[in-house]
Amino acid sequence: MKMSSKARYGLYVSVELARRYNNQEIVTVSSLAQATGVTEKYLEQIIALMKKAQIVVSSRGANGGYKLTDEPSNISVGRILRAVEDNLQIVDCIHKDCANGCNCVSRNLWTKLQININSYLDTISLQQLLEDNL
Amino acid sequence: MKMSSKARYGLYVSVELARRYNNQEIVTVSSLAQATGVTEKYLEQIIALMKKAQIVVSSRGANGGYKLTDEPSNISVGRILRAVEDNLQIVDCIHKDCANGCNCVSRNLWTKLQININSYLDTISLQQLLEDNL
DNA sequence: ATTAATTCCTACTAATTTGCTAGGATTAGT
DNA sequence: ACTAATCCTAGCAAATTAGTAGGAATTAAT
Repeated sequence: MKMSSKARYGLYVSVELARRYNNQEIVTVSSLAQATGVTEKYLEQIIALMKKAQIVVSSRGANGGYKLTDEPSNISVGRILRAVEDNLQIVDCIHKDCANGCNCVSRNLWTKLQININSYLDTISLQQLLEDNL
Repeated sequence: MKMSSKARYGLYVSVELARRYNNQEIVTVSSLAQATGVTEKYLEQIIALMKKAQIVVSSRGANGGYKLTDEPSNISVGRILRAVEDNLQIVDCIHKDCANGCNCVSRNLWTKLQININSYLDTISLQQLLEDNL
């Protein structure tokens, strides 16, 4: 039960964008790659997931790049992680059918644990993460 | 961030042992395999982890098998999962050195999330899981 | 003693997932 | 036109997971 590198890098990227959020600065993938030490090509894929979840907005072409769609204090860490980490689900059977017909004793446990994790992550904003004020 | 099959099967096994805990019944792997639908050979490996964590005790030879070391109400789900799921750690860098010298902004987040997950799982006993009383 | 039933140990393998590389199409500013 | 950027998607290598397999060790029953 590990967080993927996408989750880790997604947070790096978000923090970096949060730092530069003032004055509508538009940030390129290449500068994010420099700041985080991850390759551009890989970051492109990660930030694409964030765009799909409307956490960032992009502008294409020369002078293009990305910026957050909202203030760092209005974006939760849970939202970011769910965007890049395939919904952050600890077991598939919460939303899909499982071999046991979805009524095994564990199901309820997984569901509650999932709720627990999500609610915790939703209470923490990107701003708080940036200030390390958790 | 998924639970492994070992985590899922480990809980099945535990619930089955909890059901048969009354009167010191000793349960064989083969009957656990029948009850859970998992192969004997794979369950052997999983239950070995539980033995190592002193959740079950074994008796060898003919008429041998396994039983819980304590009442189901005294064994937490967290303890079981940590035994079979390699400490249930969401990121390595909480306990190991990471490339960023262990002081990245996310580190504190992971630590707190980890504590959150463990404390939740530790509040739930095998007895509660069995009764689906979470 | 022999046999049968069981745990215990450990090596191997197949399938899946993850992490990343790569190439090029598309878009927009100068 | 040229350049700097996002966008799209295919592929691949490494790691991990999930499971198979064989047989040694142990013990109860006959």
